[in-house]
Amino acid sequence: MEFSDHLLNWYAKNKRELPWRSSRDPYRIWLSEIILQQTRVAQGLPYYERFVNAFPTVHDLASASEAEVLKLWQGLGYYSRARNLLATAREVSRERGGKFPGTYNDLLELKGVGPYTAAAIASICFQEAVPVVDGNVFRVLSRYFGEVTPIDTSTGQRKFRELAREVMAPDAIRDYNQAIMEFGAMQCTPRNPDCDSCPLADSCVARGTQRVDSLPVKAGKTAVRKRNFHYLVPVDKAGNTWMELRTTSGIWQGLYQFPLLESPPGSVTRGEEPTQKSLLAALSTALGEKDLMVDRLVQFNQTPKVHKLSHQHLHTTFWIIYLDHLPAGRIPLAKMEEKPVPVLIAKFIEAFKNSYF
DNA sequence: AAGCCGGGGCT
DNA sequence: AGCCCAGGCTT
Repeated sequence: MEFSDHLLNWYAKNKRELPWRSSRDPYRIWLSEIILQQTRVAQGLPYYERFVNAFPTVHDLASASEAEVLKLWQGLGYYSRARNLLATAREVSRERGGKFPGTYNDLLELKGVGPYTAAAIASICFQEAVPVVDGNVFRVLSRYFGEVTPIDTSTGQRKFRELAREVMAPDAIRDYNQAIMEFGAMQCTPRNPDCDSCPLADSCVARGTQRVDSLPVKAGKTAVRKRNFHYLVPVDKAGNTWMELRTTSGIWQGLYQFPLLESPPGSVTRGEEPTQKSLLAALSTALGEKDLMVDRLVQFNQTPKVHKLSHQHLHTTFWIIYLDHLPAGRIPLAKMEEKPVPVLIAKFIEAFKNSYF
């Protein structure tokens, strides 16, 4: 038996029942694939159910607002996925009569659909013989074939895509692609893979050469940037606050936040808190009002709250600024929760509610 | 080619 | 503390 046969047999016995597995509807497969990009099945599952319920068809999704989609997406991260999701739903609904492209090459034209996602949709929905290459596939192939080329280089990408094509099962591509991913997620895991019960153990190069724990090889290392955030939370005497939309490209684009003052790197470790004056000046600028008539300023958390992302550690302080009144654009405190916000802000709002009310 | 983009779970 | 996750886009 060859490589792909073992995987298909393993899959038949061990596959999980997942909601999108019972469908070949390109809308549902596309939706699940976008949600699962860089996301574990366990984390994405409730979001998939939420989106399918809220938007049963691509036309339903296409008619939603961006804030609505982002609110439903809140907490899942990589928010450009949600913005591209909406853009593609509108493209498919309005320009393509609700019909998704039917081939790998045409699927690539859609926003947010790259080589992996195009291959997944083309193979699962249309039985096109193209191999998926995701994190699981890199790991399974590098271990089984002992391929040591780093996966995060262009030559590595080419090499693994070529290898993936050579060993795929073109006549059972729909199951094969899901099989190799499921196998990587359940059996050939990044840490502590279950080699003892592995049907491929006898012929696995990494297993035979004691290299399981060192494959796949990655060249790059991610440097974590440290930043100091000071959120300015105004509260007026009528119980209003103020939130603004992040329109700049970069982190959390399209989400809402309180006015933000970022202090220079290292300033906090040197004991340099922003002065009260600079905090109020920043708020004044954000609100577009010169005289704020501030009553008092309260530091909500005494030690910075560290919010850890893959590539940034955000040392965050929230300041509650009580003032007489807020200009037009203010919102009632109770409406804070209707806005799509980063998890960091959502956690603050929850804590603030419990202390304020 | 390299950097950026989230949040959570596991070790 | 570090790694990884059913990757893709921007620079």
